[in-house]
Amino acid sequence: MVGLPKVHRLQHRQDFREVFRDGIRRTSPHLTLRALPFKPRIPDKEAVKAIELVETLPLPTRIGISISLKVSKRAVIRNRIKRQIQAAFRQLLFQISPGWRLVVVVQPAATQEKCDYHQFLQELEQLLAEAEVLNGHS
RNA sequence: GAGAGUAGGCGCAGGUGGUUACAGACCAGUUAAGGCAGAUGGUCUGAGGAAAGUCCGGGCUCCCGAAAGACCAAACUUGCUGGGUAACGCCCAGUGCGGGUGACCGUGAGGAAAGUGCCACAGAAACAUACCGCCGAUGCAGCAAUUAGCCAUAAGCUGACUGCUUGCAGGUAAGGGUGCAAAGGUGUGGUAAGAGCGCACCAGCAGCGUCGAGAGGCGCUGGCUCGGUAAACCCCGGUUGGGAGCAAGGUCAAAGGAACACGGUUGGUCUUUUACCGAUUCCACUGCCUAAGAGCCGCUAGAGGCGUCUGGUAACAGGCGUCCCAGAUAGAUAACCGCCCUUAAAAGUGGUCAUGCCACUUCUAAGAACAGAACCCGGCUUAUGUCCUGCUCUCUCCC
RNA sequence: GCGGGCGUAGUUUAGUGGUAAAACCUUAGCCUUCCAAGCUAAUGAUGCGAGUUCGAUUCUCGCCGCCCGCU
Repeated sequence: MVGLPKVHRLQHRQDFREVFRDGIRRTSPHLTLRALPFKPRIPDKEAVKAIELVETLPLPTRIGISISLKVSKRAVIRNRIKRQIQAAFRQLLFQISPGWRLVVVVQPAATQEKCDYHQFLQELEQLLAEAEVLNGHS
């Protein structure tokens, strides 16, 4: 079980807000996926330079995980679920088209049944396929 | 030996090596005028006993302008004694009371003869009284017997004495019943009946003596007695500048300086000041937006850890030596493997009177639980796996 | 991080030291040809644990759960 490097994580509140506002939505029994493709938000002057940047070195996929207190009041459990999802993403990372911003919302049911690493991996794969985020490499 | 229980632990929260992964610090080299950031490689480090609940106490920072003194007011409730501590509502040692066969445990432990309130139902009565009952000594009335006087006798009248308990005035609080609680308790004398009315013991109160640092302990004497509730109001004692909290606060960001008189500034009043604020005048300056960007600082060396010695019953204090040990910000610790260690179970060998116990060997299993730092400390409370030690009670066996 | 409020029958509310109340719901009976309505009766609760008190839903303390606010 391994974590995600910092480049591939959503780090700012602004990003989360935009994904929740404009992103497409797909759901599965235990997870909800919100996805938003890359869109330059830097105004006029910087825009040209930014587009050049994208062309030269493509933006990495950024992934955020949202898990509320209602899922479980115990921090240990929330952290474990987060790590499991991170590990699943790490396995799927090379299949995802670059430039997407993804947010996974964990449903309260995720604490209940036999929700382990493989369950999350399977659900994520299905969600990403539905959202057409995957490229043809697999 | 078994079972049950009780108290404590400055006991542990596996160790170590390796492969991947994440976070931080430092170093190297790369891009580069230089700096920051990023990527690459290397070294080191990386959660807890409760990190939790947020129930208390502090440090730190800002705001209420600051400081000192007197009186009053207000707020708070921590309230047996002595000690410890930076401080505490915490800790240690002791006292009283209560519980337990015991080891031990609990204790929100000032005042009820300053005052007010409440004490349902029941009961006569809940703080002052008298329902049933007992007595009826004393006084009055009634009835009966005896006797004395008046009278010739009887009857009658008057008086004395005794009895009745019939009644009233009255005495009493022993007994009954009610209740959580009924006017100190038990015994005995005493009395008309009773009563601390007298006496003995016990309990309580006051005074004296004595022991103790003190709470209090012990002893003697005295008078004879006073319900409970203050986690009801309250009184007394004690304490106190208040508020906000690291999302404090600073900084990235220009927002300044001078003058003198007036007015004002602690909850209130009074006093003082070199303090501060307002407004006024003069000079100078000022385009707008974004600070939730978790930018950078605060931000991790501290009432610090470990070892040892000294003092103290202990909490704890002091000396010396040694070590540096998380600093994230959508928020870092995980997965797998080898060896060692610990515990448990099974098998074998040896010791022993022993199917038990101890030691060794082999193999297997487990290392679980509660749970994740968010400015930092000291406590309390709650959650939780395992190990060790002291003590107590009961049963059984041996001497 | 800081602060506030509430837990009472299955549900919504009373009760603030002395047998825990009401409405709706549920069940049974009566009524009706049947149902509804109506009438009668029954079942059923103080979140948990200590303490104060003769006695606690009420007072005190500690937990647990739920809801809300501020930054």
